[in-house]
Amino acid sequence: MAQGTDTSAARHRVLIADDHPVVRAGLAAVIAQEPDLDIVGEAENGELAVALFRQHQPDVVLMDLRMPQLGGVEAIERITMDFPDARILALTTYEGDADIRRALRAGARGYLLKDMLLSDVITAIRTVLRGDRVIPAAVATRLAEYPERSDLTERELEILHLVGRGLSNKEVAKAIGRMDETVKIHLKNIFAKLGVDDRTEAVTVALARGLIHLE
Amino acid sequence: MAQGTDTSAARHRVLIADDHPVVRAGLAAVIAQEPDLDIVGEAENGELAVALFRQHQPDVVLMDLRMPQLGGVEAIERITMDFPDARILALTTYEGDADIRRALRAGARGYLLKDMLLSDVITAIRTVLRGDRVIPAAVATRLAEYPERSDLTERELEILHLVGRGLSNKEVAKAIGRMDETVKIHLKNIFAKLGVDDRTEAVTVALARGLIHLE
DNA sequence: AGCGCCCCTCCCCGAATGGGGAATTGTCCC
DNA sequence: GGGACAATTCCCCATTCGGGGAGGGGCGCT
Repeated sequence: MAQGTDTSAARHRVLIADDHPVVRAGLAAVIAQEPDLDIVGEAENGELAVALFRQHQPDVVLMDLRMPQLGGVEAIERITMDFPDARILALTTYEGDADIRRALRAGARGYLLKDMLLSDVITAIRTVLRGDRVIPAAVATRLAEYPERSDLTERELEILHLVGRGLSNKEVAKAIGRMDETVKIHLKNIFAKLGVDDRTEAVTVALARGLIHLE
Repeated sequence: MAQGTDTSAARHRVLIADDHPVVRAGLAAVIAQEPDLDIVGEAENGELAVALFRQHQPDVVLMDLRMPQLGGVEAIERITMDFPDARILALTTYEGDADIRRALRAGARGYLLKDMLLSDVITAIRTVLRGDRVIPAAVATRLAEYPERSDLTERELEILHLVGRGLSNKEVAKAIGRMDETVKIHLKNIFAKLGVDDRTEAVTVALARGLIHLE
């Protein structure tokens, strides 16, 4: 129990991080209906999420991954660095397997999709509070679609990004200060990893998987 | 104050269409707080949105554009075809200027972004109820970034989509049953319209502007 | 030390790409 | 009828792209 005449089970403190006010309002409304869950803070970016975590040390965090200032993955990394037992649940729209992997690697205890039912979100929160992990079947399926091995190196991502901006091999080479043969080899390796055989498909596959982003 | 001894102004009936339960909950929570606004229905796809509009004929609709079954733009078209005076407000995340233009062309009275403040969403709803249009400065700015003339034809979109899937000119030609010289000319026209000079950038620019989508 | 991996350089070569110009058909609008 | 434009086919040609092979240096892990 807790303070005073509280007859309910232990109350759990929830922190929400999402840059969309509408989404924060929706999560807040749903969580407020649960007698054992309290919202202790709402963050609209990663920086604020980290600060509010330090301040309140909530029992669970619902973390969006695409946020301005500081991304959700980076926020998770910073939090788990200081609080390895932090229970963080990533909650985003599906935008490729890359984000899921990065979030879980950074220490997230689960990964939810925004098109899930609200009842499933609540269930997931309780599961994480219990100390368990949460990977919905829908998410697990998508992870299984791609071999874990298809990660691109920093250099490869850099080159692929420039290729997506329309640079030729020669222009990419100049941009990164290397010979254009080097760029060609990198692209060949990228094609092999992504299972494609031309630069355009490499870019679209990488975008679909969330390995690179536009802008 | 409610029914019976209603001293408030006329109550307005709102329909929400969004495929994310969390977003619907957020909008519902915010709208429920306004004494003059009532939610008369929630749709999770375009089909349902059209059906619920026919049934309730609400005073205003908040319409997400990316939904399964039937997209928001198509839903707007169907509704305004039968109800030219329907007040529909598109409310989505920004995913290129194409969606905005299509929504407004289909008859939307305004276009809101999901990262807007809740107070601005409420204000926009009231503005549309008054019969006025709502285009936030942030949206107008993005529209102005691109010339209206850069629309692609059906054929061009079809080709660009196939190119994005990694098909060569020859493969595209076979896929659409035309000579590959034809494909080359189409691509040349596409480049000119989009202001790029290679296929990869054409695809990424089209994706960024929402002219084509992955899958 | 050995292995794997990342990163870089250089060679050859056939196929694909992009830019130029010129032309026909059809449609829709004025 | 004229103008604009979408869609189609054809020509030539320089450049780029992608696949092949053959290396070397560095770093981390075992």
